[in-house]
Amino acid sequence: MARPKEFDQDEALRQAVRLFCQRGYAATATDELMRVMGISRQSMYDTFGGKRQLYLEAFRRYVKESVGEQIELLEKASSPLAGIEGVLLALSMKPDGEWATGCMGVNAICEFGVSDAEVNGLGGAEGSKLVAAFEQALRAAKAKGEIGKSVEVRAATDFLMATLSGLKVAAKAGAAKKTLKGIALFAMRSLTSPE
Amino acid sequence: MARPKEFDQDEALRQAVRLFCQRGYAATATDELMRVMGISRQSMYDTFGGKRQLYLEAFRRYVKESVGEQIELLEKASSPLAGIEGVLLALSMKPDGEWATGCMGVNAICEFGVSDAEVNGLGGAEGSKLVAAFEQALRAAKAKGEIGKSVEVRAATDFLMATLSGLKVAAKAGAAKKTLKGIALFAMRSLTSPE
DNA sequence: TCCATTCTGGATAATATTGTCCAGAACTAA
DNA sequence: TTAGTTCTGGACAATATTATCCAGAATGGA
Repeated sequence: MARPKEFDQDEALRQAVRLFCQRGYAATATDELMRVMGISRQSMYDTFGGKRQLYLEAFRRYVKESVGEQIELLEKASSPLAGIEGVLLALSMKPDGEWATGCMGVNAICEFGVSDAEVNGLGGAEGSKLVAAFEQALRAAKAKGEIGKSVEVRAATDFLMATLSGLKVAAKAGAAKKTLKGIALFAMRSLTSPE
Repeated sequence: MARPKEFDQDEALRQAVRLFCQRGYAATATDELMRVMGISRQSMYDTFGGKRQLYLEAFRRYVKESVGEQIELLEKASSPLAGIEGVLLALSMKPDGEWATGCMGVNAICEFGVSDAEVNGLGGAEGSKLVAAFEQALRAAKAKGEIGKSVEVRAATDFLMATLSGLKVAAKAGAAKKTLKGIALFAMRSLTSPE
């Protein structure tokens, strides 16, 4: 056998994610990536293949982890509605500025729109899992009577996804956790409205 | 006197805005800017001073025009609540794909966060005008009984701003106008909820 | 007409960015 | 010990990007 990889690839990727969240793809230089990842140029190219491949890998990891966490919040909650509220409130639970680093998913949409098939594929695949989980939670909440019969599951899901994006943009714009909490709770009124 | 500027500076700036909306700042090359603006390199540097200055000028123009349009929608509406609804629905009125080019404001937040003082200043100044207009509309709607007394104006405003961001991200992600309309109407439920 | 200025188009410089390559040290298992 | 691999660090090449400069044509007023 041979010398094993010395650096923590997982941790390196995490740092790359952090930087991409802050700056997006185009504005992030390879040099800075190497610096925050704590590895040499050689290792970077050997391990990941290049800036774009590193980005795709980081993005894959980010969306998977992010969606996973949110689905877990939905499933572990005491009720479907509480789960939905938990997901929206999650952003406001972290200390101020935690989410000011930005969301790689929102960044990807803003930078690439629908034009980059590869990026779109990665985001879309995981994104639709979250959509499905929201839909399920909404149906369950409806069946339980937590939300009114008048709530259209499809529209409500689109709304919740948009609210998440809005929260993330607000956070990156510097909103305090108190503000984020207010937005999240206000959004919940749409669901619980009896009309 | 001398030869006057031949190209339509206003139209050139509009094209620059369009490209910056699509790609953001970092990913937009000067060459491409010149191409879509239909002017030569010389004219570009003479007139605007460089890529960053052009960006700032385009951004200034974008936010001013954008905020102006939205405030007009608020003021010209038949009622305060109708005005708010009109602003949210405006995104879904344009033909499919119109807003898929993206929003320069959301882009700026995602790319720069709060770290670029100059960009932040431009966006913040106009942004707070929109916030003020929303607050005024909400207070008026409350006074008129269009929305419940329980609606906190501050939280509602934050929510509306976040909803706008969410709509724009959804649009850039490829959402159909029907979907955008659904999100906007769903968001309105938060305001009209009697609770 | 002539001057001041703008235009196009291209050359060129200056810098940044991405990616490749190499040398020598370091490490692990056979 | 040795073979195979990874590491650091820097040099280097290949592009891309931003910005400056120049020549010559075009324009409109003095």
